[in-house]
Amino acid sequence: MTDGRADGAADVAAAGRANGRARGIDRVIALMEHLHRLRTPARIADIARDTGTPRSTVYELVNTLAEARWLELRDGDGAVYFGPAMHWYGSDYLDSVDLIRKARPEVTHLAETVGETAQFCTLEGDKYLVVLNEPGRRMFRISSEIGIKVPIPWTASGRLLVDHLSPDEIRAFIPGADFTLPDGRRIAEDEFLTDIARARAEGYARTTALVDRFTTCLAAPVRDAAGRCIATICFVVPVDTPEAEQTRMIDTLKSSGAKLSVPR
Amino acid sequence: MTDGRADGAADVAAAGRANGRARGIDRVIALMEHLHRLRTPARIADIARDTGTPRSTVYELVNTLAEARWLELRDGDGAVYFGPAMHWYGSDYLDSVDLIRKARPEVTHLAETVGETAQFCTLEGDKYLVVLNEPGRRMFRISSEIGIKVPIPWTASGRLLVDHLSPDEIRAFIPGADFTLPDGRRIAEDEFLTDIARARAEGYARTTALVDRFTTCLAAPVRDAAGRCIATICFVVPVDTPEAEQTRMIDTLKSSGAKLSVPR
DNA sequence: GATCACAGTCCGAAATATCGGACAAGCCGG
DNA sequence: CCGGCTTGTCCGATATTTCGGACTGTGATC
Repeated sequence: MTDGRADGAADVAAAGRANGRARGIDRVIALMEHLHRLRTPARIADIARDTGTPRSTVYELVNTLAEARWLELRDGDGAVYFGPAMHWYGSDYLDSVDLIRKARPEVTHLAETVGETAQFCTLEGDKYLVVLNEPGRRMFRISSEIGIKVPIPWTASGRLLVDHLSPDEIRAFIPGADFTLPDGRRIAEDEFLTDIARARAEGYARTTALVDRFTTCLAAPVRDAAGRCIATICFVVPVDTPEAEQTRMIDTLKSSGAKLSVPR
Repeated sequence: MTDGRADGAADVAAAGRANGRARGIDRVIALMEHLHRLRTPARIADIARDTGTPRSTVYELVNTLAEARWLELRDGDGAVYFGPAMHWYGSDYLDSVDLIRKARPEVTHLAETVGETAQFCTLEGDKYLVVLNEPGRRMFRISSEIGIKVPIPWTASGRLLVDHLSPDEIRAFIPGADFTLPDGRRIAEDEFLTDIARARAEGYARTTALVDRFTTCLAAPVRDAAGRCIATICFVVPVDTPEAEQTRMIDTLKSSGAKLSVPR
């Protein structure tokens, strides 16, 4: 009879229930999610403030977690961040999921041979999520962050990942706010739907200058036995990449995607 | 190493205090460590038994953790294992440690170009630890498990990682039991010390048929500003790899190791 | 269909972990 | 040298979480 506290979005209010006292485990979850959002070490006092956890509680928990190697004290200045245990458990997870285990060498091979950033992506709820990311050889690496959720319409992969839904289902599935880009521009819904249909027909998706003005994304689907797109494999390249090269990359992606797909 | 030595006698004591009641967070830590030791999904009832946690408590915690994506229900048969959040946090950790971030492309590049399993290793307490592992292209992949601690004398890297210690310090540092190999053979301490001196002099270490009869390990040091070996980069290859090839690999490793080392 | 083993839920009681706030120590600027 | 600010430790009270055990549902075995 757990009440539906589905959210998880808020920062301060998220952890502490209305009045005050919370379970240690809930505070720990809030702490880790906070660090993940920050993507940089944080000082204990700041964690306490930003997660709404009492200071003494944070000290107590951090000690426990540091001992277990879940967290690590950094820089000697009392900042904390994730510890090696997270890497161990994370590797166990990657190895345990069949599709990811197969996708890994594929992604590294693409990045290594083509020299551009390659990624493996899925849906997580109604958001797009980078699962694997292998940076290319460029000086200024273009790469997304693993485990950060992004609105579906912002990405090429997103256009493939919803291609099993009808237009109405898609509109219902994707939150309206997600059609607004970081710079305030808005993606037209009907254009988005056209993109999806084209991507489905041609077996790949391409977006240009969406999230930022300098990158193009090329994506190919990974499909399950029912033909549904359950993941994508993609390149992130500069917008000025010559068309011929892009075409070559798309072919490469398509064959990688097909290799990872279950034959129908 | 095919034998996953699942230590069935997981310590009931480790988690709970003498009498009975324990903090949720301690239960969770025990649960995660247990899954990591198993390296395979476990059913809730088994987790309860093996970690000495009350059944109702495990159900409660697993629900909470599954909601946070720390754990995942598998197979529909009620087994649980690590969830994607561990991967997200683990990636954050890898990105946050300078040396590891630099080592990663190096290791993948070695594995990709040479085609043999490449690893990046450090010490964790008085044990040897695989931090990065990139499998090679062989049909029967030889590879160790990330986050599993191994006695120092069992490995080539171990011989480099303690080379800043005097013979007496080494003997004090490494537990006596660690000189016994999985098959019961015992490594002679003076031979081990000789190996270390030679490895230090020649700038690489090699061990053959130690942990199992079919593999050779080649390792080169990564040194800090003080010249101390803080990590190693290594190949795991079949024993019958021709000497000329091994020599070439050693040179490759040495240059990778040097690249990651701080110039003195 | 009776019996058993196992998976999962539920509930009240009591042991205790969380929390607030007090306190010591360090640092800084004036 | 003093006041203000921050970091970290400590302690007692009580609101809460853990735990034991009863209970239901399901599937297998005989």
